[in-house]
Amino acid sequence: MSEVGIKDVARLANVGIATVSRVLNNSAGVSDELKERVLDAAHQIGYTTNPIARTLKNAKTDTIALIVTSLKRNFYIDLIKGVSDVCKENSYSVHVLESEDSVEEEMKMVETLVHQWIDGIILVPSVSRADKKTEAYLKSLSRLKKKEINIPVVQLEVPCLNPYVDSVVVDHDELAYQAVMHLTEIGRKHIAYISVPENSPMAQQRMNGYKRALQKEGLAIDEELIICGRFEVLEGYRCMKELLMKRKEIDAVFASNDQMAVGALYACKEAGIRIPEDIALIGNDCVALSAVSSPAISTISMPKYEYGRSAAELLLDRIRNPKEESVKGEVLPIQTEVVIRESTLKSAKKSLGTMIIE
Amino acid sequence: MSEVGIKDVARLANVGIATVSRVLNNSAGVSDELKERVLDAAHQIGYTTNPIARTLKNAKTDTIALIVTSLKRNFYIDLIKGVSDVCKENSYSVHVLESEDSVEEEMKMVETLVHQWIDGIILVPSVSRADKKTEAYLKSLSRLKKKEINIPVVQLEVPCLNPYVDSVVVDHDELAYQAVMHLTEIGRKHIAYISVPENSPMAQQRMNGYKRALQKEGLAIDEELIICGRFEVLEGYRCMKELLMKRKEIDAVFASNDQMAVGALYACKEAGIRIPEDIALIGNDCVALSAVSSPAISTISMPKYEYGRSAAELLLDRIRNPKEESVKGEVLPIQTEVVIRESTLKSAKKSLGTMIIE
DNA sequence: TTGAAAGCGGTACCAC
DNA sequence: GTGGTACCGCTTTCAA
Repeated sequence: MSEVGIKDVARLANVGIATVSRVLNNSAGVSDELKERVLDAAHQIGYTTNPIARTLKNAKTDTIALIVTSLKRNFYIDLIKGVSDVCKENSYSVHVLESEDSVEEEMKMVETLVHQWIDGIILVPSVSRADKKTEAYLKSLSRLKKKEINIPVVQLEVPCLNPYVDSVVVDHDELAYQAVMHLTEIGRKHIAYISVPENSPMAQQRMNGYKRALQKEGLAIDEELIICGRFEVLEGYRCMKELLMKRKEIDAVFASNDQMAVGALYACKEAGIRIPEDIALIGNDCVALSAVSSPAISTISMPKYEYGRSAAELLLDRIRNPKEESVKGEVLPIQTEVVIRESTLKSAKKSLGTMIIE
Repeated sequence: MSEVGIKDVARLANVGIATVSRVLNNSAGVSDELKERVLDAAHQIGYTTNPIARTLKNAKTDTIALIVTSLKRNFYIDLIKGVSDVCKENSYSVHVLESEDSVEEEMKMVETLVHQWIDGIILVPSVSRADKKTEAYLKSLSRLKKKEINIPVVQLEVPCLNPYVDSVVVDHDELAYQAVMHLTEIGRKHIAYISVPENSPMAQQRMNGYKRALQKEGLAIDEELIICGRFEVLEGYRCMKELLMKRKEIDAVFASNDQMAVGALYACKEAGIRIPEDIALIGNDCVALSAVSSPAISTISMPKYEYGRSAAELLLDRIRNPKEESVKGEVLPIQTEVVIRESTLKSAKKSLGTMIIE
């Protein structure tokens, strides 16, 4: 059970340590005879190279980190799978971490990871407003280093506040626009918006899209129909209740994600409001929850798994072919699409809608 | 940006390297004067010790791994949080990994982790039947080592097939018994069971509980009312459809988890079957999905977050105070509890039930 | 009390 | 082609 090292192999094969290393790393310049002897010996004593020692020497951990805001947000599960699969295919390990929407946590995590000589980071930032410290942190993201080696970062979901960082992003303006336009297309005129909290770039983009759609249709923007909450079922429930208490005319709701939409649906049922007859409802993310509620909830979908894959592929490419610090980051877009289900059916007949479950 | 090492500190503080190390590790036997000089110097050049080098020397990574079967199973999310929190409190990192219900994957993961000198492993095993290789693997679980140091393993959910491994387990027999008894208590007599696949210890225990309850109530056991599927919404949907196609009398269903229960509910709705009037339905896991479906689905709950915490605490304790290999593993039990919602309401009135969402 | 030096297990340069 | 050896950054023994 005691650890076998490269020395043991060298001794057994009766060659120098350097030769063993060459063979094991497929470096050229070793005679076939020695190569075979080394391989035999290594196999015989069950030698495998120690990744820690190798890391210390090479400053390469073959590990990347993926920081998401919360594992509770169903949306991320497929994305994580995409990242994991690409990493598995390329013999990288992945650390999955949750920042719990705290910038402080996120900063701490990044610091620790750099300290641990991580090879690269995929990051769904939880950044909201920019104080001095946050700004410095954002700038640092394009200059993370371990021993002169650059640690690339790929940012997800929201547009990058640091233009030198690569990113794969969703056009949240367009997403919200699509959702609201769908509601107007089925004839709704008083459209409420259950928004995300804080003044984050994502929130701003979505707000733009929401308002842009209303304006396009010549509908008034009523700030009272906009309400904020976190990405959770209960938050959607709370928001919807608050909306209803205002006793304003509402015939449609766009909820920021499916979990919130389900909560909103629940609040409506409690209040005896029919969906979609009285209020049409659309969510976002296209996760199982919205497909199995009744009525099934319309939503916005995007290729979550591929999203993860793209991010991982971009990151691994950067690890292998580092870019200059001063070069602008690449920005890959992810497309979104409206998925129509019962909650926004114009004729409001109780069909079962499309059952899209992932 | 170039890396600062212990040497730099030593040079600046004008002391030996050994002294710096002593100060940084709080070893006794350093004069106050030197201690201060070292601390100052370290602070000045922003030195932090390199965990990789330290690991190479100490064979301690301060990292544990948590292997679950699938992140898609909502049940694990809270459990992961429990593990993460304990680790955070104790300055450990956690690697979360998915085995995707494959023993091969699981074995590979464990091997890699050991190779990477992980300090400990928390494992939800995906073991089903025991061939030679699997058996050897299970035995090895109590003897994982890195350089003579034991790597403790804590197994979750199912009873341990290796008695020398510590575990935190659920009594699945009792869990199934509780579920079925609840269905009999509301007067149901033809109770179907949407079970988990394979001949795993968990499956066996649950089957026992299911049959035990039926026998207790003097109800016949009809193997045709038992059907197997994986822990996914669509699987529950498929299973329920198959059950219905048999055209047997069924007035209640126990589904192995809430995701399957929701799928089953969907299948019933499609078939025009009323829940709970025609068929009562109970799931298991108590995740958000079952609370927001309509009708809300009764389920079995357990303290998932605390479950994770207990496991992590047990593991960290083992890391710090290794037990003898030959000592039987500790077995901590987790309690379960029936959560009654609309899908098993006796009077079948459309109240909203208890909204338990986590 | 303090410091020099020998590893931990590899990699890679340099000389043969 | 091949082998010796310095070094990655830290901990710890041993001698002073």
